[in-house]
Amino acid sequence: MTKPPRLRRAFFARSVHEVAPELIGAILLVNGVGGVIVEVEAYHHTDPAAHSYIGPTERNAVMFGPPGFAYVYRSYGIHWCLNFVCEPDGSASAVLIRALQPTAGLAAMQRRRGVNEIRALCSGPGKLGEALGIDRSLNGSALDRPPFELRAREMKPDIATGQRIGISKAVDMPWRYGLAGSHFLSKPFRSSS
DNA sequence: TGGGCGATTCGCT
DNA sequence: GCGAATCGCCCAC
Repeated sequence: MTKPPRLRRAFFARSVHEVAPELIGAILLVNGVGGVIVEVEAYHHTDPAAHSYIGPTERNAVMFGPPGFAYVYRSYGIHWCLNFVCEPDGSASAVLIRALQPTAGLAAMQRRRGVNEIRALCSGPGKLGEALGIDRSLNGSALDRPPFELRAREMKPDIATGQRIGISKAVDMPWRYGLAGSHFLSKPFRSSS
């Protein structure tokens, strides 16, 4: 059986609102551990909720670089969250990876997370970061080579959209995308579309 | 240089 | 449902 093609830089060099829904159903592995992307959120540089909105800083510098790289940041001083930088160089837009359906390296994820229930391994950006061993060392890493392995989806899934979670600005923008009906989301979608 | 706050999670009520 | 944990980032002082 042939693997689907790797997602390369050209895939990410488009509008974050095109890329985000197309990531649903794709495979994300870090050192061989991961699964199917079932939930993401889009953050555009003109969006007050985006880290890049205030302009370039030391933390968000990767967002201002070329597409196809990982932007990793610390959330609430506790969790590591993983983003994919999109759009042309300098657009400072990214997709936050919020949830996976775990399929590879289950034992490693269970050990890192300290829980056994599959649904609890990657059902949120912080959990996903812990399960995949994400940390600052991956900030700025290319997504088309190790330790990352990203594979295109093989079929177009049914996509749900809704409001983003945990933000205080631009809360009404429906830029959360998910696999409709998935049991591995961080939270259910109010309605699928 | 310090205070406030955050793209979260978990445990307790 | 609510609040603590926990700390780096950012901006005002």
